Amino acid sequence: MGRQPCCDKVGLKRGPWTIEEDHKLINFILNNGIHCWRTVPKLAGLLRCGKSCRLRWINYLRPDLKRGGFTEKEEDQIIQLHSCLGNRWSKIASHFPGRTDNEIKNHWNTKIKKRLKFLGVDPMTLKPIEQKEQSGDDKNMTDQQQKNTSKGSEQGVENMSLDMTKTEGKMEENKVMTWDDTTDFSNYEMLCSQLDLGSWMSQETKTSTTSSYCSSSFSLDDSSNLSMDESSYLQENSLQQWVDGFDSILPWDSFNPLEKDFLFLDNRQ
DNA sequence: AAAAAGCCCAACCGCGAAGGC
DNA sequence: AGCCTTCGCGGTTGGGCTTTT
Repeated sequence: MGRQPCCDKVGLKRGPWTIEEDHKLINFILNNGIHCWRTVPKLAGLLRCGKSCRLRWINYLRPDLKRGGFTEKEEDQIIQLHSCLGNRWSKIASHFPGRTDNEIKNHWNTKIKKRLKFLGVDPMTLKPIEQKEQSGDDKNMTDQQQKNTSKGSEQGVENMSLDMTKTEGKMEENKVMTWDDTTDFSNYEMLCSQLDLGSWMSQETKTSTTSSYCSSSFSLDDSSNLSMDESSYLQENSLQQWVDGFDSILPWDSFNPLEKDFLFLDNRQ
């Protein structure tokens, strides 16, 4: 016998969430908090499993989510953290308030990984890819990538990780580099300097009290757990406090379609 | 203009960990 | 101690959108 499913899936809805479902879930959580995900869909009147509700809330509906693309600095941080933590996306995400592990994972898989490969750097180790491996990888490259590589085209360059226009700005001012298939990235330090990870690291240690990313004393367990924090807020029924706390940083504009669901908060005051 | 290919990301799946009984 | 339930994580998928041919 295999493991029992997390929920009775008969009659449960799957696939993309509708606005109406989002409204129900938001209303329920803001009114009642989260005590047990399994009971959330029932109590909220949703034909979803608890797992699906949790995912939807964490990855999309949480009011403190930061929307929009990743900044250059964030990308640098992700690369650095990934080199330390590997695919522990939740740990990595804990260093980015407002970002989800899923979002970071997707960004890594769709953008950063490809770009690092393009630069001849192994995304997993941040070390130069052996020529053999590289040629092996080339076999797996898409036609488009091959085209980009072979012609060192404007487009290929544009598509490269960390956006070369950004990266160039970070390079030593007197070094003018051209990015084409002849560029040698076998020097790892060189890449790091291009990414300006060093200066970022020093900045971070100055500005962040929780950052000790890659030092020998780095602890995998020291990250603050956002979801736990949120959950404890909710469990204390400090709804208003929770909302107020986020109020100053919320991208509420992006929540326009859901606006009316939050009106009840004003009415309470 | 239409078809094909590629890209992106929300959502799902399955597993392990944690906690309660 | 062992079983069961729930949660959280990481890997993967599928479909919509965009770009290319």
